[in-house]
Amino acid sequence: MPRTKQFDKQEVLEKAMELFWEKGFHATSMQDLVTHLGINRASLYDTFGGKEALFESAFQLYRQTSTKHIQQLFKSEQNVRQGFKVLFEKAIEESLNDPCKKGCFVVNTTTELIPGDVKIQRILLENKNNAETLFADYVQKGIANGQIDSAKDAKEIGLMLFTLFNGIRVLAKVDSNPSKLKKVVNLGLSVLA
Amino acid sequence: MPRTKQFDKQEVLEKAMELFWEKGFHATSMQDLVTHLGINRASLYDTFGGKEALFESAFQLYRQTSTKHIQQLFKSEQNVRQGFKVLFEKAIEESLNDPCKKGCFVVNTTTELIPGDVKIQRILLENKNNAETLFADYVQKGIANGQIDSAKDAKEIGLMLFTLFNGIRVLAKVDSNPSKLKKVVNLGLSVLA
DNA sequence: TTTGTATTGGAATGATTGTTCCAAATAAAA
DNA sequence: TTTTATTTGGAACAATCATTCCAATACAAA
Repeated sequence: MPRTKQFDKQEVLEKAMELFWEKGFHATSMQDLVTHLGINRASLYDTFGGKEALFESAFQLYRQTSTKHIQQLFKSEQNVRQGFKVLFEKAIEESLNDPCKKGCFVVNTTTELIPGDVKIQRILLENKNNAETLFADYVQKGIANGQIDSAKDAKEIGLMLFTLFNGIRVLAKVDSNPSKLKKVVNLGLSVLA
Repeated sequence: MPRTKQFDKQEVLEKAMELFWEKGFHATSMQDLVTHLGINRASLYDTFGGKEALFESAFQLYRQTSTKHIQQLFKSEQNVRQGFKVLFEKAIEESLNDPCKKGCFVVNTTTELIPGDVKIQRILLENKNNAETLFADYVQKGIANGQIDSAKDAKEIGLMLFTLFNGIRVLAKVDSNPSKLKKVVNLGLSVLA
């Protein structure tokens, strides 16, 4: 006697992610969401709880997706310097190709909701620590297989590259000039040499 | 017969700057401003026009102030590497000491109001170009006086350091661990050596 | 003191905010 | 077809939003 779901929760969540990503938490209204998600207002509350809960779910989806992409890239690309280069240049081109200039959802959320939202702040801290480790482990992999000088500090370099990555995500919103930013990437990656 | 101003426009603007800086444009209400600025609602509209105009004035004040600080630092510090180091570490300690974790008003505004606000976008692009030039000229100064290898590209290095600077402003909001970030600074400044 | 302006408190505006509720419609299982 | 659960449109809610207006007050120049 139970019915099957009429709409795909994941699809709806992806649309919510796009909206929050583009406009941020405060500038996105429930009316915006109801208009664009394709489901009813009541269903929205039934399924996701409310605006805050929906935002957190959408944000979590973004983090999972982008983390997975980076993990796959780092796993498939054996040349560590090349792996970072692809990651950075992908971010630059993503910003160039996106007419919305949404930038990075994590960076946007960091600057919009800190201070004020302690729950999000905890998530962001955890996310930063994960990314930091991900970067550092990849550098360590390069050291282990002899691509990178073993005298280098993997954690230090990992955090430095992650910092540069965040800076690129900010600047690409203002001026997505690919050639200039790609030179920045090359210069930044010189810490690996 | 004309009267003298009862309140200091500059003081009021500074308080508005603090509020917008901490909470952003959308999360700051006119009621917030009326409550904290110390002047009447009607006077606020008379003097500054409205929320958007007030934000732009407050934002302009921030840009002027911080640009002036950087210019002074670069002018007084003859050792270029040391100048950048002081600038970066000052930003880190500023974030550490600020319980509000307001971060950088320019970075916050970039990620909040792009896309959407074309007027602000133009201001931000101009600001980025100015900062880029400021950084590059300082690097060039180091090349001119022999502190930095003349084979280096001042513009490239300037933009790279500015990018790293923006990244630090983002990460310092999430986790203002001074020692780790200072290592990042040292590593980033190795592009000058 | 008179005059003219700056500033005030507070009400009022209309629009939008997030959220809740409900009867009607819909659709898949029994 | 009947049953049961999902989804819908739309109204209603109280709260807040940015903005405007006005009569009363405060204050400095004439």
